[in-house]
Amino acid sequence: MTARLVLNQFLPFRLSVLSNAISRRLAETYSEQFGLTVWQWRVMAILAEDGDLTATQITARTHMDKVAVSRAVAGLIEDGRLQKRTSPDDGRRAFLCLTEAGQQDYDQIVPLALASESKLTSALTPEELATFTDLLVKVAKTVDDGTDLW
Amino acid sequence: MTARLVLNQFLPFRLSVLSNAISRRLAETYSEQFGLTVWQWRVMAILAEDGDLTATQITARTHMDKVAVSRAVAGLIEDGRLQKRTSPDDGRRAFLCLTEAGQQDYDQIVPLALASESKLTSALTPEELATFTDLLVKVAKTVDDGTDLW
DNA sequence: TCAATTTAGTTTCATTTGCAACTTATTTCG
DNA sequence: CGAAATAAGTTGCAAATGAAACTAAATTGA
Repeated sequence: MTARLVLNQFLPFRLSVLSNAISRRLAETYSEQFGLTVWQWRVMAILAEDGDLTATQITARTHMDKVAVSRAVAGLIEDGRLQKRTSPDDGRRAFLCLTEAGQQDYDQIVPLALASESKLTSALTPEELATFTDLLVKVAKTVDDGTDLW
Repeated sequence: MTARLVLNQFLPFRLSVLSNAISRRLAETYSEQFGLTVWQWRVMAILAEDGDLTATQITARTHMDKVAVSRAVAGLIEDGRLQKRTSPDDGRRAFLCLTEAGQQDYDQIVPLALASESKLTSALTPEELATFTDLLVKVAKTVDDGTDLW
């Protein structure tokens, strides 16, 4: 007997459609109101959490490609939202942090981002949301772990 | 008091990272073993479910951009996996369906895709998986509904 | 010590993507 | 009927992307 696959019930498909719909919507906010790309926003968000990171550290924390980080950082510096300080003991590295202006933009974006997230999960009870997050983490762990096995 | 945002706990970020990791992995399978893109695979999957669809119908069912559908279809026809038949009563439309060869490839891919999905959710019990799917659908509904509100 | 290797980050280039304009066919309605 | 509007699908073009090559700096080890 043949295995059946219904695209619309296939988890990778579902996740992709959902995630893209959400990302597109958020991207509009970042872009229209602040002229930021999603990658620039991620870099800012990480630096707001832990200031003074190198590009490599940002790459690791955001799961972004190093080229994408490089370009996002270049754009943000250009716009005066980021500051770069070459490491005194290693000339290859540079520490990055938000400028005053960058921090101000970030402070404005956070409530919008959180509001979006709330709308997103507005159909879930707090318990459901907690469960959902939990399960999402479990699946993510499986993906991370199995790098070699697939 | 300032609202806090932890990128790594921000749902849109989490979903995006997870979905991209999964898609990248699946794309490797489709590409290496069958020379298919993810979009070509989706078109095939939908046609395997409901044969004889027009490009517009495929667009609706897969949530793909119509240009992406057009290009995926062109590639699949080129490779002999799809057949196109212009509608007798509307010369703009064309009905698409899998060829014999396309169906054979599809039959080979399905078990691989389902196996991937199983690995993905192997950390979840059947009940957890059901719950997860449920909640995912709820969130997806919210996104679909709220098109205008955001 | 200094040549070979490794690392951080950038640039280049080929491919992918998505929007807008276009072509062709159909429908609407004066 | 026939001109204007609409719909299906394709193509062209500019921007986004990612892999690989590259630059510059640091480290390793003979």
